[in-house]
Amino acid sequence: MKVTIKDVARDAGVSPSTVSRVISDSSRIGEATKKRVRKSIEKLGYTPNVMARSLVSRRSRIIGVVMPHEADTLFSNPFFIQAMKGISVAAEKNNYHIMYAFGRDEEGELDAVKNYISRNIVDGICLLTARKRDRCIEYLKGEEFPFVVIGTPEEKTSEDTLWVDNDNEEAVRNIVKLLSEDGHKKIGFIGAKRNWTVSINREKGFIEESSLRGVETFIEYEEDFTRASGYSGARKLFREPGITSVICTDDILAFGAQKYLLENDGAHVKILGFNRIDPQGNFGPKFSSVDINSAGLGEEAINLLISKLNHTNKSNYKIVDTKLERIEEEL
Amino acid sequence: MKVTIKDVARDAGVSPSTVSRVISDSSRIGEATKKRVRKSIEKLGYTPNVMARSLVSRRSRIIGVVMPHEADTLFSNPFFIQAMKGISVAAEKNNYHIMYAFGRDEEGELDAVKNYISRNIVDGICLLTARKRDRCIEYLKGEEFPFVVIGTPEEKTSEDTLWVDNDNEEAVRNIVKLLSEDGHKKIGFIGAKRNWTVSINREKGFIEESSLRGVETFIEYEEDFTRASGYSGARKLFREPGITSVICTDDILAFGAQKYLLENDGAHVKILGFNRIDPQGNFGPKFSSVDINSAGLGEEAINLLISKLNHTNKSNYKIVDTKLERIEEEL
DNA sequence: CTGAAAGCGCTTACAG
DNA sequence: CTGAAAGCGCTTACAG
Repeated sequence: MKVTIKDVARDAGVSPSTVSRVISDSSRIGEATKKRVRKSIEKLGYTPNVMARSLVSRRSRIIGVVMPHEADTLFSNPFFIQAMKGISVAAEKNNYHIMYAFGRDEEGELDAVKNYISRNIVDGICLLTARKRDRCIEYLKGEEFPFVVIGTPEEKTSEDTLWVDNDNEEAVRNIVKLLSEDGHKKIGFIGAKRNWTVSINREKGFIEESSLRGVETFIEYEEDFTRASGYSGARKLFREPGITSVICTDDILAFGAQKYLLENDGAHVKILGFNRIDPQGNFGPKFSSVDINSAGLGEEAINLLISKLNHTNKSNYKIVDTKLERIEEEL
Repeated sequence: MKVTIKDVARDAGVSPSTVSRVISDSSRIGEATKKRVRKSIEKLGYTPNVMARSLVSRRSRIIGVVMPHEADTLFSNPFFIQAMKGISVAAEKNNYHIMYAFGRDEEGELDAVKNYISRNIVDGICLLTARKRDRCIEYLKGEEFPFVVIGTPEEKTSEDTLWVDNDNEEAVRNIVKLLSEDGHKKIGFIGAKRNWTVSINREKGFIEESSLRGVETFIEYEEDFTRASGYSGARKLFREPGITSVICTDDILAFGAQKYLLENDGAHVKILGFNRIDPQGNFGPKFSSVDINSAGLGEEAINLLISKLNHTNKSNYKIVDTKLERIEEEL
């Protein structure tokens, strides 16, 4: 039989109320009593029943994470799994648990959100991506349910929406700066999903820093983050002669662009990617890539959400640093 | 304010007990009453509080999934994410929720298991991998806590351990059969983690089917599932001349082997991999690979566990079919 | 500093 | 066929 708070109380010769207060380390309990109770807890191997605790405290200490349905195909991209790891670490530190839901489409994601909320299962929700006119975000706002988004939400203005993201503008500015100092005068840019906020911010950094430094810019957008997109983007981009480097908003695009370049006398062109994807079976030379610190994004998202739940949050957003990783050739 | 069972009872003019019985569709409630109560539920938008329900039923309807700590590095491999998807699907169908824990090492995994159990948080646990002398498995067995393993556990003999896996022996037999019929007389095999049951079973199928068909076998084992291992395994393997095909126990190894072959006049050698990894940045030609149906493994694991929890399980294991995918060259 | 009592929102024998 | 009552294992005003 499971040991309950009553068993501990009996063993320590106190009331269940006192045991409860010792557990929450209430200042109103005498040190001697605390010590005695703790000994009983230890001895009996007591651990509180979270269900009972949740029922009365109305806090489950569970956070629901909704995986975007595109995740399925995006899983060549290690972002999600690393974000999950970060989420898990932060949750554990704060003594929270994590629940994941995979929607099969946007409707399914919304259903997961509704389900979480209506059944009182989670204290807060974490979304792994911010879409334009995101239905989950809109629903959560309407319900005034605590949530956090990884990525910059459309209406950054609303102070009540929690979010974490990289400073994507700054990250690209930094790359342009390095390239420019390195003598590059004509730089290309290949992106996908032009209407995602992340794309918009990266392009902005690209254009502004380039103009500041007198660098000529050439931009191509494709539909999806695939190798094929990178390849065809590069084909279009390099009709323009003299481009000596290309920034791709994802390593997957960069793989495709690299293939095009290797096939078309472009081996000298410097490639820069985003998201540091281990190229596994990639037979081409490696290229530098911006590490967006996916785990950090997940971790900070949860920290932000929990501080909101505790009403101790100072800010409604958090910027996670990126790091340009320059990679040398290796097997 | 959240609507509770009392509100519904009042609205429908019955007692809370009756509402509860309607929800569980007890046969002892009159149809007319049921209809009335259901209307009230609908009208008030009532959803039961899972915490309260769990407290009394002593079932949380939550399953804890422990991610192996190696997952971090193995995440170039889509197995885990797809298994998670399958797990999620099966859970949802059965009205269960899933909780994930990431241990930082084997100790951390064990802590997660202990934590899940002692706090009465989950009804059962799913492990995503079976190690030799697996501490989590041993602990769970000792506690007699319901759990399921994806992968064949060391002691298959114990009828009380639930597991799901592919028929790895059969999968390799099938490949050898096809190769042999195709005229291959000398076949290589590159594996990693020789002491994993999955390796042992694949090698067994390889050796036995080859001997049956008079095929000469050449085997190399490396430490880890990396490209570098595949590359060096191939280098050793192909000291032997005349090998016309090579079976790699993972696509990652196959990528490395392929690189070696392309660099050493081995483009004609037929490569077969496992786990169908999208080669993303892979610039070499594609090769055939065995789809182990990771999502199916996850789904069946959860089904098995849930039927165990309901005491309706017939068997303690389930074999999930594999499928050899032959891939044509494409971008 | 500590305890008795009420209550969180359900379910389930027990009665009728 | 339905209801009143007890109880799941906690927490937290309220009293002292």
